[in-house]
Amino acid sequence: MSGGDRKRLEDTTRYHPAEVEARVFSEWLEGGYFHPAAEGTPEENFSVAIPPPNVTGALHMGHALNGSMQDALVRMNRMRGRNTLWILGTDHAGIATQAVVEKDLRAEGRTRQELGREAFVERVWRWKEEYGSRIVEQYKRLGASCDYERERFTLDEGYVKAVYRVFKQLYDKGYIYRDFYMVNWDPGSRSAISDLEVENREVEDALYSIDYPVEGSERVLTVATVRPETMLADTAVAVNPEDERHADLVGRHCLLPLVGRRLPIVADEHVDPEFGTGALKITPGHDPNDFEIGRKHGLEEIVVIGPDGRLTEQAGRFAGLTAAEAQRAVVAALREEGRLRAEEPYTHSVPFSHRSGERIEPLISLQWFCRMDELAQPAIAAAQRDEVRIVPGQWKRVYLDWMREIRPWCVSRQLWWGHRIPVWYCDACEETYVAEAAPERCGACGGELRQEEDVLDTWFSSAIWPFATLGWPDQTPELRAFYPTSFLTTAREILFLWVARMIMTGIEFPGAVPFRDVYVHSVIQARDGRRMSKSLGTGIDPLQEIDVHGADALRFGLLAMSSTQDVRFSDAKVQQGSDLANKLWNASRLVLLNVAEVEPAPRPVAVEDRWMLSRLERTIASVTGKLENYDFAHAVQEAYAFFWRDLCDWYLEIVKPRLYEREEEVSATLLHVLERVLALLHPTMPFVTEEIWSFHPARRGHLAVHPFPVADEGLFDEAAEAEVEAGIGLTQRLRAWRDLADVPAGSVLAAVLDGVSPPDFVGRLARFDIADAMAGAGPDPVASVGPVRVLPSADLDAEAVAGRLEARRRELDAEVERAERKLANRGFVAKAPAEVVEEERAKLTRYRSELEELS
RNA sequence: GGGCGCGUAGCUCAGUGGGAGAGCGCUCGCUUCACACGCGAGAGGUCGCUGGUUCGAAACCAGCCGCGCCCACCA
Repeated sequence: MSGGDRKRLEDTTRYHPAEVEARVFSEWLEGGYFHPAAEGTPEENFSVAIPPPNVTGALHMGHALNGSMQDALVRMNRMRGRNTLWILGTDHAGIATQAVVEKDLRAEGRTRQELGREAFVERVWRWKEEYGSRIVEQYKRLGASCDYERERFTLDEGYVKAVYRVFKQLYDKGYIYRDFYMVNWDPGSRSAISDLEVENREVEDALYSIDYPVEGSERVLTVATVRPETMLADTAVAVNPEDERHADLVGRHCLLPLVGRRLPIVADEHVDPEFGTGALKITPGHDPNDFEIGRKHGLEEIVVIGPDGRLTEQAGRFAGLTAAEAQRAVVAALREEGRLRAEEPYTHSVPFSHRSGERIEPLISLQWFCRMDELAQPAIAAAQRDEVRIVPGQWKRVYLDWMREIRPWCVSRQLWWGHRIPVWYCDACEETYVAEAAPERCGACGGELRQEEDVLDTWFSSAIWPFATLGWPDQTPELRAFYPTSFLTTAREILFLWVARMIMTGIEFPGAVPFRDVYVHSVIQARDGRRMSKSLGTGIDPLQEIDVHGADALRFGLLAMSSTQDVRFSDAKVQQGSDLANKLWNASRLVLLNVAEVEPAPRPVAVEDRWMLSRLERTIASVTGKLENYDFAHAVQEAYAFFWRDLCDWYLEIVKPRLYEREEEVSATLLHVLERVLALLHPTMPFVTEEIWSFHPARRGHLAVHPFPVADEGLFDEAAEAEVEAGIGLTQRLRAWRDLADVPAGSVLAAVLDGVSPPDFVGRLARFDIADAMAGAGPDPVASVGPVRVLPSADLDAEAVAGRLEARRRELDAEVERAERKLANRGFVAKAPAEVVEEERAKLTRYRSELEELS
């Protein structure tokens, strides 16, 4: 260690992450450790594709948690010497990004329509160039060891090529088709969205009952609806075929109030005879159920609500009104005509757009769809055969249930920002061309071609992320070396939206599942248990946490609080991480500033050395196993407990005298232990461990590429563990005894030993001067703690000692009674495993003998 | 309507058949030469309720109460 380094270590009594992290990160980048050569096979390599954040996004707690988990495994495998690639990139996020830029435009008093498509898209690109790298920089703050030199974007030239190839192939297979169909229309983004982007919310509406007169009769059929304005698009009335009340009406017609259209009365079992009067108005153009019924009965499909959420020309005198205005107007008109029979409050669930938050307007429109059944089959089989392992296991069933019920996917979006659908139409002869590149002219008539206006759903391009980022469809070295990837971590909310689709496309295109494991992690909620969300104002900014506590602290905290169930964000866990970083720093100072100049090596001379080495190796085995099984919370908490309790509280305190004497054996052992602890913790706390490592005399290169420790079972030592644990137990009992007997903290009490001698450290750490029992002479002990007989002294308050003895006696009485009762139970003795009974007997013996000592 | 999960110390959470745990908070004592973001010692819980299985239940089973999430086309 240089003089400067020594001075810095001596002077810096607290770890300051802010002074370390940026410097250390740039060293890693300069080292090129995160940029592997495209060599080797996927089996021997390790690769992960990051869930691509939106280019519009800022790092939120979900990214931070997800990133901490991925980085832990990525770093561990890199340290194991595997060629490791963590693919980084961003998602163009069609709706979100377009919305952001449109908002900017509006602030300037302009619209995208005024600008025109080309100029608008140009403008979004400029926005992306300026702000799109923000989230990438934020991942660096977290310490994420992604390959920043291979950053990808879903609208990269190469990526677009992959998207078009996929579209074309699915079209050629007949999976992709265009159809007039019922879609979820989002008036907010003025686009169709998929079923998965819709969320249902409970809403209080009014339920209106409306009389529809039966043609050529005095009778009326009363229908109930929460959306009276859609009656303008009614094309039938349905009753249940079993419903005798209306049986004679089937085949006749109703007259639609306000409009006058003749509506056939049809029979359909979908109608619940128990609900209302048992008659259902059928609006195939604006209700998903009615759409199904309409197609079944060949009913006319009328659309009265347009893409802007306003009534169309089809709505006659109501044209131009918004849906809400139209509802009031229709209700008023019905009331005037005496057709409104009832209006009552009604709570039901209503679809809302997950993108814009607006209420979904179901309507029929011309869209592109992808049939999913065929793609789903092999993806179901892959999960069933555990070729893709979904952990925790309960999510496998959720995945399978959804896949088995999978429905066609509406892939077209009425946006400008995205992959423009690679379809060209000839207006002259109505030919359609699907191609990866624009055809020159119509092959049939030579006419001009016009490209489809719509773009693809953002998730269509994310669905091919793991292989499109590696250069597919070209057989690139990257694809050969790193596909399939090793695992995926994800929040469950995108299990269907993203994960399932990647599995389907992975099998269909490169021909292999895209990752071996899918780890579905928990959700970190706000401190009060609500969702963290920008709109609720409940979000906690990970960057601010990093500013205050450091990236290591946040990473530790997130991993420690994560588990299989959702948890509230815990400031205490982040603080625990911060405390741990500081403790690592200080414990390392103690070692590094005091050791002799020796090579690190396990050189045990005392039982506590063997104990420490045994505990270290066991911890390495256990923590490693937990990381490999995605049990991050227990992994980091176990590492914490080992380091803090075993290493700092006990081992360092025990060996301090030897360390201060510069004993070579303990110096070598301590350097060895420190090296392994730093390496073990590096995947979860990379900055502080790398920084400390820079002071370690054995350092040859960065810790980021230092070998990850492999547990040496040869150092496991049960006997040493038992002996030292007993010594620790005795030390604690002696300290407790002192405390409760009101002994001054600093005083050293005299004692003699009677029985098996404990490890040497006990007397020093408990502040007892323990001599071997001398035959005969000497004062009578005032108390016994295990084999230690406490001798009288000026620092001992007789009354306090007596009180302490009495308290201990009561404790032992209770224990003896409990054990006796248990052993008196014949069922226990007969049926419990022998070792359990034996253990109980041993305890009883111990308690009785201690009680005897006290009396 | 179906499915999944949760209810353990003041708070946030571990713990899946053999004597209730962690971190934070709280109390008491320590400027002990790595760290006061520290050290030592404590207090604090009839493990949501009721039954059952078992020699033994926080854990397994059933029912109930409370809470959360996902899926679902009943107006």
